[in-house]
Amino acid sequence: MLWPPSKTIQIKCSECMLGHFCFPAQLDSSDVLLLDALAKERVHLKRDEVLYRQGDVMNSLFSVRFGALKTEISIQSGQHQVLGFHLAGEIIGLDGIGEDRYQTNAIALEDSEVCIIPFDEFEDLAQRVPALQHQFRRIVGKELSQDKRHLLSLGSLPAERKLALFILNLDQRAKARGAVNHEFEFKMSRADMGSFLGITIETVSRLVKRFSEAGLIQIKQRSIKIIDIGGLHELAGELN
Amino acid sequence: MLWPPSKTIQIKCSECMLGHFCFPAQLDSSDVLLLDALAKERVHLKRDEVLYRQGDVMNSLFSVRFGALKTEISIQSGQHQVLGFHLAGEIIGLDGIGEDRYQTNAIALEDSEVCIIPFDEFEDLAQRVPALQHQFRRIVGKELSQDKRHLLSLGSLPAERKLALFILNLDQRAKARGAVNHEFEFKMSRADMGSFLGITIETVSRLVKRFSEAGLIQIKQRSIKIIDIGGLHELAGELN
DNA sequence: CGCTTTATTGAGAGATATCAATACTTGTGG
DNA sequence: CCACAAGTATTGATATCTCTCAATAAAGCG
Repeated sequence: MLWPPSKTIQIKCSECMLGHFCFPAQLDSSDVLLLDALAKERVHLKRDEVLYRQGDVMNSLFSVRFGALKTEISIQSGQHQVLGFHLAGEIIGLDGIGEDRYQTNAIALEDSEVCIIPFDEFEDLAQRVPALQHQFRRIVGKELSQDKRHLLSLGSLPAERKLALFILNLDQRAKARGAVNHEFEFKMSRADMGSFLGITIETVSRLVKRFSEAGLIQIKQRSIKIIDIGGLHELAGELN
Repeated sequence: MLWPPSKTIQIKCSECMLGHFCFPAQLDSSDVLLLDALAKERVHLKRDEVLYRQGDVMNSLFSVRFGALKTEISIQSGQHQVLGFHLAGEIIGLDGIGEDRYQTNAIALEDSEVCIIPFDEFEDLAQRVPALQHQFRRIVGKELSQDKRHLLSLGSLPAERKLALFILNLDQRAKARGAVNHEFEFKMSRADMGSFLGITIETVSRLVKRFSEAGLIQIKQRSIKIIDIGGLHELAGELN
């Protein structure tokens, strides 16, 4: 199956602004040059376009160059669960490394571009370059940790705390990407937020309103500005 | 810090009955011999003894030789969430590979023994033995997939379905370990089950009773026999 | 601009939690 | 080996959070 959108070939890892977040992080520049040979291709996705589907044979990892994606898992009976949101510099496709097939759908939340890292080539290289292997392990481990914290959130916390933690997490990631004054945009719909948090969109809406009325945040559609970050942390009960 | 319990040195991976489940699975026997040199030590744990704690520096992986453990994560505010139950042949400690510290507590549910795999030595070996690297990837990937399915369960399913899926999952693993007639023992308390499933022990109790009255299972304390496995699958809405 | 999608708001219902009491196990020490 | 204590599980009554259903409002898109 060909990619729905066209591939482009351009910027090298060694010249990419995202090095700090992405695979190159913590690698020697000599090692990053090796990556250049791998991540040659990129895909552009429009909103709602699918990068890969649950069940597809896993042959690549991807790193988000710009934009935002979500991953979600679903079962026959129709249920589906949003598992994560993925911003510039983040690696996706790791859910395929156990079974050789992706376990999730990855879908663009807005116009996005991702770098394609052919996995068998990557493996070969990693086998020869310990630093790369190590970096891969860190990235996988990060995802594992994240999922485990997410499990705590879904299993043990009331909706209010889940939402507070979610906002704080996005804030942190937005800040790392240059956002200031705790102001950023939600790239996902209320439905996606709700699914991610294990609550309904109505509950999301009501909680957002409550936070807003409590003076914790200011909301206008999908724009948010955190007013009282201490208050939010308190509400969240700390986790991060 | 020394291990609370004493270490023992004995059986080699190449001679272990568990090879089929454990690390050796799918490895050439020559490669398994290499593992022998690594997994030399074992720890015996009594019920409630802690194998490692959240925050401890991660320097080993472990494989369960016999017995059963749980892993759980907790936060300041007291909440804690059981993340998994681990039976013979299963690898634990992977949650530490991202941050170099374990992200969870691992606690014995009954008298258990685990093999210690020093992680730096393991890494060295894996760097030289691609098959081992590959196997490690599979194992990590499996855990990632599992966690993602667990997230769906916690986020999107009603208690009844969560419990049905849980029972079916345990049944499958018990069967793989030699159980017959869909009869096996819960190694964990109702509290642990509840935490794992994101419901209270009272709800667990009531659902178990309901399943029992519906003729799906027979329960006596922590022993269970599945009577109508089709019915359970139906209730679960399929996922596995 | 109108139409479709997305988000908000309200009223009511329901699943699960909480609180409380009882019953059952398990382990320990006499 | 029994008896008691401590931990664990069951059961019931009630409360509550969150969902569901329904209507409205706002935004994004062609």
